[in-house]
Amino acid sequence: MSHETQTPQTPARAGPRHRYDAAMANTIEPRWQQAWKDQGAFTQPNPGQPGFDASRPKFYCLDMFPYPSGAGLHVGHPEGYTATDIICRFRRMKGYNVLHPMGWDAFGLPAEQYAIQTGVHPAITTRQAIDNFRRQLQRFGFCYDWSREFGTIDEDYYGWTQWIFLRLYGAWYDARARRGRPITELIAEFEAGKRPVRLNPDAAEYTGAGDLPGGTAAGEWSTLDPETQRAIVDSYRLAYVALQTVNWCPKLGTALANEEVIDGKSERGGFPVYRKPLRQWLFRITAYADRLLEGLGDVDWPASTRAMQEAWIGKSEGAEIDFPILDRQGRPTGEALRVFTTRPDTIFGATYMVVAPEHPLVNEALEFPAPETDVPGLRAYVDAARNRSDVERMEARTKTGAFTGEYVRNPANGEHIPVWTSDYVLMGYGTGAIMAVPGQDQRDWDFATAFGLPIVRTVQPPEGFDGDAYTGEGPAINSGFLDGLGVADAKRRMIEWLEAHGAGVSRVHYRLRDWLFSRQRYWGEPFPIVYDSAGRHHAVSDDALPVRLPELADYKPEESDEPRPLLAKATDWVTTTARKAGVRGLPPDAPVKRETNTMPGWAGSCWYFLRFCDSRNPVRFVGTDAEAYWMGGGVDLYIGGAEHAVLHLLYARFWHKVLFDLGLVSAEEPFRKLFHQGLITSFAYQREDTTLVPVDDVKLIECSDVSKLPEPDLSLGVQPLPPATGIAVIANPGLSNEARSLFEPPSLSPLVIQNLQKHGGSFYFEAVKLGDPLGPVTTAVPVTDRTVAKMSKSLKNVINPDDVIAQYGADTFRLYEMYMGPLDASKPWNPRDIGGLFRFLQRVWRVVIDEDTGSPAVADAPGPEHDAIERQLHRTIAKVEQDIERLAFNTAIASMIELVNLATSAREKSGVLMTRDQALRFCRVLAPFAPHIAEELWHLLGGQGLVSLASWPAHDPAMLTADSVEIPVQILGKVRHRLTVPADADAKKTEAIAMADERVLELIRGKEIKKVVVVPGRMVNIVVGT
RNA sequence: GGCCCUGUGGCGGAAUGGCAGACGCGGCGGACUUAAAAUCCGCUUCCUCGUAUGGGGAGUGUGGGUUCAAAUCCCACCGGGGCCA
Repeated sequence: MSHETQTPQTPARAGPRHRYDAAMANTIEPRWQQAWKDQGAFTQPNPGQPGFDASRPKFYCLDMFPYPSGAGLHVGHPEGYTATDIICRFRRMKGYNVLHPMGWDAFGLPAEQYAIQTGVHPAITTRQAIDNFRRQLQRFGFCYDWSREFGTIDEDYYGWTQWIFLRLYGAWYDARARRGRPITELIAEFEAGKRPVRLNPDAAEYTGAGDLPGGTAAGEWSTLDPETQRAIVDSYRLAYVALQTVNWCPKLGTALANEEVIDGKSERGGFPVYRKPLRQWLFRITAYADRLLEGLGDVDWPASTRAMQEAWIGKSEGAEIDFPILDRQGRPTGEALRVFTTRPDTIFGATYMVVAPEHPLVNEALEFPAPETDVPGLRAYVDAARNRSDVERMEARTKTGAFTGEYVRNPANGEHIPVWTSDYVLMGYGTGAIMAVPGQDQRDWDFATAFGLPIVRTVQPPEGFDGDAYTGEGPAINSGFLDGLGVADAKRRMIEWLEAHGAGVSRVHYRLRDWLFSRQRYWGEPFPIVYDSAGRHHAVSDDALPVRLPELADYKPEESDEPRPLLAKATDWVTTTARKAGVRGLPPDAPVKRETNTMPGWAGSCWYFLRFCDSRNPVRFVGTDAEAYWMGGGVDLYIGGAEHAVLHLLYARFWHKVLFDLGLVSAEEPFRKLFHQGLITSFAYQREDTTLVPVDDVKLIECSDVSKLPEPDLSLGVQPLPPATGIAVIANPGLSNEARSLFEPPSLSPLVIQNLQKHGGSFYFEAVKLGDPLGPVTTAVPVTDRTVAKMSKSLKNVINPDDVIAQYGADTFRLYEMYMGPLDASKPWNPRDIGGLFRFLQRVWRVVIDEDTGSPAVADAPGPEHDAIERQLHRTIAKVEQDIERLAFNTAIASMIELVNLATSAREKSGVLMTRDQALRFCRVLAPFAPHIAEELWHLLGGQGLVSLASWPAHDPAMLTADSVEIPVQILGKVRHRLTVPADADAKKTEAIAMADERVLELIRGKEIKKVVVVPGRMVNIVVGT
């Protein structure tokens, strides 16, 4: 698709000598890129550096950190990058100090996989990919300050990544103060007796007694043995080690994220995956759940992204309630079934309990069955449930389940209620058990109905409610002391009651889990951590950073049932001493082993925007002045894809908040304004069954006028295409609009269409290809719908930016992507439309340059004949400015097209040339969008210096309106007439003009005028009686 | 199933309460040309009256509503997309 369908094909050297064509674009563009580089045009000094102008406002504009894949840029990259480039260029012209950096997120699994495939070390392939990305980006003429470039794989950078990890390792979250603090302050508080000495009660990795080496009982800090002290401190750290069940894939030799596991098999390769406990590093991000939630109120982000983060954090407030388990005689056993509910107010309607099939209580019922337990039935049910995925279990329409034979006591009303098991309750959510309240929960209602369980309403539904479960607001009923209270009051009252009776506690539940930070692969940042001979972890001291990634000849993961991180192969590196590793607090010769997990791909992208502020700083991760200046109030604009809406943005915010709490950065939220560019899709074709067809299998046929084509040579024979691949599309004036829409795409070669027939939504015809004696003759081809799909290798509809630039130049490419539609909308790539933008630039050129001589063809002295252009120029300047501010580049470009069209037709019709001054001002407006041609024209027209560094042209608001305007006159809201009125006419005057108009009088003759609505300068609406 | 976004000519889209369809693509016609390409000029939502520098009607997924006025705001439904379950 990328190589043959573009129209029009631009001849390298056709037409006048000095015409703007692909060859010229590809000549002048690299030239100006070199000029910008030579002059350091976009190098932005920091505060305190020579050339820094403190009087200017700052603008920090960030692109999402690209992962340099071997495949190079795809067309989605330059979409966001062109947008930020335009804004940065515009802001620079408006007098801002602009920080617009670029770098590489270069650690990660794909590079490693690629290395394994090719046998080339990832360090080499990654550097090659970076070089290719840089070359491609520079070819677009983006105004990055390349002096700030770095990659996450640079030792200088990942040393600081490790340094930040150690800050998290050395910090804890003070829930009372609601902020992170150094761990030394926690120890000091323990020592001073200012804080009860105990394990962190909010630590997810501890489940109860037995977690402490010396038992749970703590006492005075000084009386505790060092191991107990250590365990207590570790339970508070924001970075901690815990045994975590992971998805272990022996064949791939790594743990997989949940998203990478489908139906118990690896997404890549389809290898079996096992749940296996593994010692892992985690971040205590859950401690920051509330802060991360609150921070969303302070940022200018898309509502959908804020909503997704909120949903991901998933805060729900409610109660944890214990339902005492009863023995065979109905007496409490002393044990309880614990549930979490967001609706404690409905507890009087809890008529049964449901536990997940994996719940321990089910096993207990199977081992020690109660009289009512149907052991074979229960066992069969549990076995069946195990083989269903969570999604299947949640989606099931008909509720299934089995009675366990057990009973518990409802603490609110003392009633004995049965415990059922059903797969609509998941072990992974909450406690794996629920109190079922069919009156107020539809799923519980469905289950109760299916199994004949009692239903009690505890919230009064409104009059006329005829649904099943009622989840809305209303007074409590059948609820003892809660009766009459609204939902919120009843919740509060019930929690008070539960707490007073020791039956439950108020509880906030988060969906967010602590962040698993270990990977078993090679290509990532090593942890700055070692283990002593007793297996205790120790931090590498700051001055021993970076901990370098060891060279590894064999970085293939080994197939193993036992997780073994790749770095374990680097035995010389792993086994070392405290001195060599730079660890204090151990004897220098103490043998230590390095941590062999590596950090995940997220690590480097959590703080790169900070390093950009001061990327060459040798002594600090970012200089304080530079950070305070550029990050003041957060990044001013961050543009990137919505696929990072949750994880990257959440992780980066978390790190940033910790750094903020520790006083290391100045802004609490890193990204003040966020914007997502839309996906660029591609047209595709689908068969009748809506499956997609690779574009190479699609014959694009255009046949605008069958009669103009010679008769086909049918002696070539008629060969059917295989129906599975054959698709044909034609454009034929004889077709209905409906058919035409199917036949929209452009042509590859002319064909004669015969015997067009329609059968049930599909078109069938014979197509005969002309001019190619060997060419196939297609026939009886099913025509399908055109649709829109993601670009993908398998559909062969991927566009390579290099090809497009070669054919049209970077300026056209930039304009096309910005002109496709709103930046945040997903839109299809249509090669045919590119030519429109290319022709626009040709007209721009032609309107100020004589194509034969290459010299400017402009007027030197303005005259009255220039007024119309002048007026339109002011309008365009104002419109472009306004549209850039709202990221509406498509309409900004439309306005420039209008100006150029006006200037073109003025020249054609009356020989009026733009003045040099007008042309120079237009160059400045064009410069952010198509910077190369703007520089070239600016230069040819005699502009001083670089147009990229010129100031933005001023516009006169008085020039934006004409002297008179034509406005519609509506009668009862329907446009019936048009009037020309002075532009400054007020409502009264406009009404007077309207009511005096002959045609208006005629229209309202004999009718009663009830009201006249006038919007000055816009319209008049006369409301008449009928 | 829940939540969010979205639906406008042959196509991409513009208009965020005030002239629906800016601008581009495609198409049609014209000028230039031996001819074509390129360029330039004009037309291009649909229906209708029938040649006027015009008039009428319909129209922004469907059906209701609010308003002097709705593509735009509200309700319900239908289709497409995303996120969650």
